[in-house]
Amino acid sequence: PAENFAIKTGTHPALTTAKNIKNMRKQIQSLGFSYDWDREVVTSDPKYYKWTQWIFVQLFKHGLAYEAFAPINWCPSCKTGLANEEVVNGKCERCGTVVTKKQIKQWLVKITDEKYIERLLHGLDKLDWPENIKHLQRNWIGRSEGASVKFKLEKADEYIEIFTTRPDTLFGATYIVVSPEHPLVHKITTPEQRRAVGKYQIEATRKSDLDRTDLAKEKTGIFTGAYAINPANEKKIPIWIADYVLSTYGTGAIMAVPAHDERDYAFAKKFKLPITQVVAPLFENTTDLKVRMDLPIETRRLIYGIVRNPKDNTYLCLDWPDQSWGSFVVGGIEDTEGPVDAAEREILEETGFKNLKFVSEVEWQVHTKFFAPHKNENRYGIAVGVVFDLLDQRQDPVSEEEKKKHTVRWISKSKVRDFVTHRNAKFIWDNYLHPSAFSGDGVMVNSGKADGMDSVKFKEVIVDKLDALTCKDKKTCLIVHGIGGHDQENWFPWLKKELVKNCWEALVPSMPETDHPSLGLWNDFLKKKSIQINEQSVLVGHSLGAPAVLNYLQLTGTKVDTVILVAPTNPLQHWESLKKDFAQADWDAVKKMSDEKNFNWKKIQRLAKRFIIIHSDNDPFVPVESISFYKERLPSAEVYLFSGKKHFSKSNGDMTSFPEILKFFPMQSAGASRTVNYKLRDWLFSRQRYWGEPIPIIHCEKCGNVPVPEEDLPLELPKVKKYEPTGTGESPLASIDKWVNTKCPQCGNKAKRETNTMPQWAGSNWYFLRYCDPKNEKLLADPEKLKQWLPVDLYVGGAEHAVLHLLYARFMYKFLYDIGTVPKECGDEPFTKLKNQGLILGQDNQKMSKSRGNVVNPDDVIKEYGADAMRMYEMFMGPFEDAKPWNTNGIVGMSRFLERIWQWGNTIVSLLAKGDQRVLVQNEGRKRILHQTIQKVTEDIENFRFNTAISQLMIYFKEVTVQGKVLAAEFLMTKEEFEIFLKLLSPFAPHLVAELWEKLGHQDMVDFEPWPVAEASHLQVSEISVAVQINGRVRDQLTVPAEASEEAVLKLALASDKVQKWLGGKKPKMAKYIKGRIITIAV
RNA sequence: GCCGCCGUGGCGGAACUGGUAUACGCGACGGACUUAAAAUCCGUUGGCCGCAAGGCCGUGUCGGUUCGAUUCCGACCGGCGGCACCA
Repeated sequence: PAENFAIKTGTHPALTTAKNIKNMRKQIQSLGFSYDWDREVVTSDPKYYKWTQWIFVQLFKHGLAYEAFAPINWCPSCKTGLANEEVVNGKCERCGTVVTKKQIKQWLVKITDEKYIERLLHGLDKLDWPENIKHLQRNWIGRSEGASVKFKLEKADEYIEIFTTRPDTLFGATYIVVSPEHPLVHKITTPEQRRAVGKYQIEATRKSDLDRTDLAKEKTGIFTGAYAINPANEKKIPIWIADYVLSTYGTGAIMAVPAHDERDYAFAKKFKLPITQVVAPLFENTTDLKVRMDLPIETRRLIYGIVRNPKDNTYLCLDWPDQSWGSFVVGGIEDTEGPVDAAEREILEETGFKNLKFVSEVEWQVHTKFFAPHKNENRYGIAVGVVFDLLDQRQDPVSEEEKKKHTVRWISKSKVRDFVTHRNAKFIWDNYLHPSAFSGDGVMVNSGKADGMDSVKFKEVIVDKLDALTCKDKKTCLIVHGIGGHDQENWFPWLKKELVKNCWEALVPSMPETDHPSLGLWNDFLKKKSIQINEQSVLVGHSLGAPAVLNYLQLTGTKVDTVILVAPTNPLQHWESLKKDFAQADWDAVKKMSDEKNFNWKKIQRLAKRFIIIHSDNDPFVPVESISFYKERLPSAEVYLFSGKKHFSKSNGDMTSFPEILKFFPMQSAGASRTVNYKLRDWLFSRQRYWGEPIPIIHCEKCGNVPVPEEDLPLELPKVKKYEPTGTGESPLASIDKWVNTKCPQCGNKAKRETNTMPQWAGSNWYFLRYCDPKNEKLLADPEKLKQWLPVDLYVGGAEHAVLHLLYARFMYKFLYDIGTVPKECGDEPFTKLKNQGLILGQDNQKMSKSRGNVVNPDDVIKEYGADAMRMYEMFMGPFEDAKPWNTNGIVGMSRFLERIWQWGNTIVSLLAKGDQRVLVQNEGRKRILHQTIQKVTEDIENFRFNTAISQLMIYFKEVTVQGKVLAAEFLMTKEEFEIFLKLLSPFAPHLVAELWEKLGHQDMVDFEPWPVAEASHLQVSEISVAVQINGRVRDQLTVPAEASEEAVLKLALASDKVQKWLGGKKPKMAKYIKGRIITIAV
């Protein structure tokens, strides 16, 4: 805003900012807030932003700040990029212009980094923050668990990976949709479709987010011409492009399940794509039987209830009872049809129900009275039935009592679909309504072997068992380990899992089953498990498993597809070291198996179509030389030599970070795995504006992006005359050659400075750290000082910061904690307790805004009523955290109250000045109310209940001043009493109290006085007033001794005339005294 | 649409873990002071019936739990806020 204003008026933003700060400081001071101005910081001051830049450099060095060429929200009016958070309803938060998109190279901060995102989420649990704010943040982070599934393309050796939270509906995925920006689009589009697809892509980028996300709009999309294979049922499904799929969420691609997702449903309807239902709603128990009322009359009577009887697993079909139609009419048509007929029965049986029992209409009569349309046409009746007697085939009627339990509930039209009671009744589904998709849980149908399984359960198993459910002609992979078993613990299970996902039958004989890897005894293992190794199979041998695999091939003469030797050991070559390292091995067997004489290499070579040797030049156990041994003997083998420590960092077996190995397995289907996705996007950390902190990065052709050396910070903004946005998307800084051109700090060659600046948030998300040590020139802040102050005990701010500032600040703090800037003692959460002050609305109960003309200027209020009245009235208006409308009339009450205190105080002061030392005779009642007030005000302040604290001060003042006769000559308050009252008042009305305090002759300020303490001895009461309740109604008041026993009090109560009157001579059934509260009597 | 929060006099709002609903303030009405008005001070103020004593009804609606519900439970109605094609 400062920059916008500066551009408009032609003054430098530094000047306007300074002016605004001055003005704001004056306003704050005029309200009497006791801030420590010595610690004031200004985020646009180079002394401050030196450290913002320093933080950025650290983020960069830790790989958390990155440059990306990505579409950004672009405000055509402000000519600047906007963070997602700055876009409200598709419009620019600042100027209200509709936001479009632009491709610009951006700096982003990786707040979605694995290392932080879960901590940002779970860190909330232990914080003392308002629940709604925590909820908002969790929502914003938007964690959702699901599965990522790879769909193989029909014609290319490529996969499209999708994310879904409903893997259980995989069988119902009838097409795939990718976002227009998806990287595979150009690859998969067929020549015939290329033109149309290109056109659609261009249209999509032109569309603003507002257009794209307008839910009312019809779905748009285009077919790519390509197909993918649904790994569940191996069906060929088309791949479409549509902008209802967001490129920024998940993988930018979805499997569309139109039967169970509203968006997919709408899309499928429009483009006439197939809809397959795979989850059937089911009501396990009878109490939930619901009736769908939005079906056409002729359909409605068809079937309206299917209930599973858990006892014998039969299904009960409930036909619509004729009699019921008499009781209500929908759409003016009365039903005249009879019970289930043969045709209907057929439809039902088509749906896959095996054990159907039809319940006659007679048994249903009892329910009919519960069905009725609502007076509101959009609502439908739901019968909560008594089907348990139907399950039991009970004939006797339902008792009155039972009937009473059943009520008619009304639900909105849109919810009706959740209560669809037919199951897989395709006829109804296709021909009538199906107004939208059913997205609930139920029972699997049309899902191969999973049919009949609970969908929630299926969701759990499908990801792991994708193969077992679907894969035909499974390929077998036999993985043979070497000596030592590292591989078994580490990468074999990983490899096995990966293969299983891809429809492989992966076998890893464990040590006890084979005795020893090298013995080839896994022959027995194969026999035992009756596993067939055939031409489709792949054999993998690791280390000493490699010669074992070859031995097996030769002995059995089995032909296989591929043999993969991973870091194969040549035992003959390093016999001695092997013997030393693995003393327990059966060396005779190994020797026999791997004896050179046993191998007929030519024969072996014929048995596998393909030999692959994988090795690392960094394997501590298997020297690279052994590769040449195998390569010499198996000339057709392909050798892949990986280098680098990463593959073998833990042991000779840890290959989990070796995903390349998967390339050598032909995938017949695609895989699935559990994944987590987040709605949260990375933090856009650059703006194309002048007024911000320069991003301390230098672009060097040779070295790439190099941070400005820390000793050169701060990197100050150059003083310029023009700072209007260029409009091209570039920062105004880009046109200042003198500033842009520089030398690379690493190689000294010519280089260019980054010209984007940091956003406002950058500096204001860590200021509380700087408050601890605002003038430190060597460090961001002295760790000792941080230890002393942090974390922030209480953070008061507006709820509008719930997700922006508070999330970013938490991220920055966690980062600084991780790199040690924030000492460990401070913890990794910056704000222990958070309170949101409520917004003060305009008199019209609307947010204050210039355009509405309902703005109340505090300066004016202070001028008229004074700062104390203003402060106190704001506090008195209502609960601290609630929004409430301002009412200028109300402030006069507060003004009067303060006025009276002032008059009263002056009276006391003048009496004291006259030497009048009259002191009121000590009265227990006065003492009590004083101490009650001390107690209540103290407690209320601690709990942010300022409104009731002030109310108590008013009660006290009224009580102890003689009926408001302020100027009465009687001196009714001792100096001591008055001073205690002033102390209690001082946080609320500091100016008034300071003045009176001085008049009372004090040298020091009241602020340094200790806070009054309520003394228990003065709070005790000897007698209390207790109400007497007879049958729950208050009938009398009794004054009883505070410590009286129940017995004594009840005796007193029963002696009262009024009580006797209400008892009317009857004996009480029950009489109790809840001590100090109430006497209750029941007759 | 989804999620979250909230419904108490003419108004802002009190009522602690279920225990005398409407504290405190504003407004309104009546009175005192004043030639008059303002300011100040005193009193009344949930609704209905009643001369009165007193009674009945009352915390969005309906129902439940309880000796007793603004408070707890269920359903509904209304309002506010957040997110919004998040798969």
